[in-house]
Formats: sequence, C-alpha cells, structure tokens
Amino acid sequence: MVVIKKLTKTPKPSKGRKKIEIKKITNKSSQQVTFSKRRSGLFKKASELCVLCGAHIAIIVFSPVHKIFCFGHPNVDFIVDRYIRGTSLDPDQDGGGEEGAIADDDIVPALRALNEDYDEVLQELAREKQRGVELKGAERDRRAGGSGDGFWWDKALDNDLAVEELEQYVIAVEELMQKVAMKADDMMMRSLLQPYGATVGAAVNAAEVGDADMAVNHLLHENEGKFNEYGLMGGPSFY
Amino acid sequence: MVVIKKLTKTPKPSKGRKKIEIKKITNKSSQQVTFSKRRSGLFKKASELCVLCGAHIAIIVFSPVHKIFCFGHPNVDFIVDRYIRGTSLDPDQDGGGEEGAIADDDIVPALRALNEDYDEVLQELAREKQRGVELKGAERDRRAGGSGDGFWWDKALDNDLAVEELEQYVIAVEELMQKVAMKADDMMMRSLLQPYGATVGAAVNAAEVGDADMAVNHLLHENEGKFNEYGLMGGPSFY
DNA sequence: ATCTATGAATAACA
DNA sequence: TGTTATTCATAGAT
Repeated sequence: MVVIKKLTKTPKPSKGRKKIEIKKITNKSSQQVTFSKRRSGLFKKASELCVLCGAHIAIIVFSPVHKIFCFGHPNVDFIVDRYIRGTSLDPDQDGGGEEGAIADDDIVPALRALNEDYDEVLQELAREKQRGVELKGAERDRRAGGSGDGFWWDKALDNDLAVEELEQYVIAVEELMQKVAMKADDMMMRSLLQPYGATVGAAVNAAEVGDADMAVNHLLHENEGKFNEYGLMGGPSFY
Repeated sequence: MVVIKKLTKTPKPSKGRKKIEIKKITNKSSQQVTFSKRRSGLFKKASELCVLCGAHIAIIVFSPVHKIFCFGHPNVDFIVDRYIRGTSLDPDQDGGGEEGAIADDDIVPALRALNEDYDEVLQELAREKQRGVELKGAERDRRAGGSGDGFWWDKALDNDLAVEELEQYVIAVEELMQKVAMKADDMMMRSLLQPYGATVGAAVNAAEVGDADMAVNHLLHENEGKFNEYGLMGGPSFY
C-alpha cells in the first residue's frame, strides 16, 4: 500500500526563521512584535556587556509610536550626565578648583565606591539566581540598620550571604543610590553649566527627580525574566 | 594498511564557540577583545532595530578603561535631550505658551521633517550599497545648491537617484542637521531649564558644539564595514 | 585581524 | 505568548 501524504498545500517549507532584509517593516503589527523582541535582545546584550567587561552603558529607545524605553547600568542618568560633561569642550573637568567648594564634596568618591560595590553584588546575585536558587516574592523589609564604624555599604560582602540578604542589600543600595544621585546631580549640573557663563543659583537639578519610579524597576520585576537582573530599565512612561 | 592518525593531543575537541558564564572577565586582554566584539554587535543590533522599526536610539558606552563610545540615530544628542525633557516631571511640555516666543519657533517641525527624510535616504542608501553597487571613496563636492521654492530637502526623492547622488544628499543633510541642531539645541536647553526657576539668559547651549567631529563619523568611515551605514557613532574621544 | 564550530537570537507559525 | 527551524553572533584558536 502506497500512502501519499501531504500532497496538498506547501510540502512543508518549514517553520523557523528566515533571512530578512534590513529595511523598514511596513506591517504595523509585525513591526511591533519585532520591536519588542529586538529591544529585549538589545537590552540583554547590553546587560551582558556590562557584566562581562564592567562597562557602563545607557540606552534610550524611542519606539515607532514614541514610547520611551531605557536601559542603564548603573543608571541611565549617570551615564548621560557623564556623556554631557564629556561632550563639552572643556578638557580639564574637575581639574580647576572652585572657590566656594561645596561642603559635601566627598560624595563623589563615595559614589564611586558605591557603584563598584553595587556591581559586585548584582553579579553575585545574578550568579546565585542562575544557580537555581528559587526566590519567592521579595517582601522588602529594607533598611537593616546603619552600624557605627565605616559606612555599611563599604564593608566587604561575606561570600556566603544568603540570596535573600543579597536581594535586600541590592534594594537598600538602590535606595541609597537614589538619594546620593539626588545630591550628586545638583553638583553635576552645576559643573556642567559652570564653564559657560551664567552660574545658575539653585534649583537646577530637576530632570532627575521625576524618574524615581523608573528606577525602581531595577531587578524587581519578576516577569520579563531574562535580564532584569542587571541594568536599570523602564518601560514606556511619558508621551 | 591501517593508519592511525592523531592519537596524540586532544582528539580535536574543536575550535568554535563555547558556552560562557556571564560574569566579569578577569583577564584584561581577553576582556578588551570581548568588549570590542560585543560593542560592535550591540551597535549593529541597535542599527537594525532603527531601520526595521523606525526607532530612535541612543547608546552611550563607557569602556572598562573609561573610554566613551556612542551610537545614535538620528543623533545621540537629540535622543538624550528628548530623554531629559521626558524625564522631567512636567507633563505638558510645549503645552503652555511662553510669553516672549522665540522668533524661529517653526524650526521644530522643520527638524522633524528633516529627520524623517533623512531616515529614508539612509535606508535607500543602505539598500543600494547592499545591492552590490561599489562606491569609490567619496570626494565631497557637497552643497549642490538651494533652489527657490520650498526647502530642497523637503522634495520627495526620485526613486532612481544614483547612489552617488544619494551619498552626497546624505552628506548635505548631515551638514544641515548640524546647523539646525545648533539652533534647536538652544531652544531645547531653554525649555529644559525653564520650568525650574532660574531662566538662564544666554550661552547655555555649550555641550553640543563640541562633538562636531563625532558627528562626522556618520556613514563616512569606510573601515568598520558593517553598520556605519546607519546611526551616528563615535570612537573613544575624551577622558 | 581572520577563521570556524557552537551558542544564541529570532522570523515565521500556532 | 510560546515553539521551532534557521540565521546570526561570537569564543577560542590561529
């Protein structure tokens, strides 16, 4: 008995990927799909680059419908500020001392330390998670307590911290970063504007305050799986 | 005759890629290599996302040794400015009219038109190039000429423009964008700073002027092959 | 920098 | 969204 099967229709050209030309996708809906997938891919790649090489990256994406998506490690705004400062012509930044030195000028090295620390914790955490340790929904009892000698976030991390502790640590650090960023930002803005005439008296550090809820996304979303364990990203927000 | 070959050494485990763990690479030199390769990959992905979906993307990367690398379509600074404006709390941007309206306020829609036009030309050009048309080193005779009625960059492109013409068109558009950006930037900065107190009198648009040479990279480098046909990117510059 | 085998990302379907 | 067949990116070696 000879059975002829599937004479009808396509012989089975296959499912699976096909090569596509890199040109604007006209079909709106498939464009949307592609955008989502590729944006995810892009952010994941960025995240990996951050972890592997200790790079600092900010990505700002405006979707075809003008929604904004961001990725940043350690934080979009730091990178952007650095970019802006770097972009300025002035070669000696931070070089020339200002007369009326701002009191808490030592916040900068502190920030640097924090950032490096933060990096390590995040990596540690990612590794732990990957090792299959299951984390239940983290209820945040944050703010363990500030001990007396030395900043608590400066102490070396015990290698065998429980993952839950790590997670809380990260949350705490994030909060701290928020606060520090708020302060640091004023200084950054100040230094950005300084070389070019008008020295604005006060209240210039506005752009930062608004994205508090964007910042919270960091490492907290349980959906989206893959790469939210690293980098700071926000979904569509304004516009 | 039985020939036994390659009993020695590894049976040949292979060349080719191996799975790696996503953790900080300690070996500095291989970290550098990985950084280069992956940064390229990242920018290429971004570029494709721009073309496929008409997205606007800015990427700022600080290498482990603090060199800066940028990608931007249509231009890092536009995206960053938009991000900063969007990040601000103020929901109605551009909504409330300012009293002393700046004279050339219509530069904004013009800019938008330019951008869209620019997008298309770039895509067209990329497509042409991919089709195997060889372009010799472009000597730029730029500045074809400004005709009388309607802006020249507003006219629809003839479908059969020669590739060389396209290339020149792109160069011209880039120059124009530079100029327009210079003007627009002042306004952007102004609107950025406006809602938060001190209205700086003048000379605030500094950060932009400096990266003129970074902007020139766009589509002009013949080396680097892949993706410099799209997006605005610069190598390490300052720091 | 160049070359491959392999690991990953993803276009087309469901 | 989730699945699968493919193309694409890239780790390791040259």
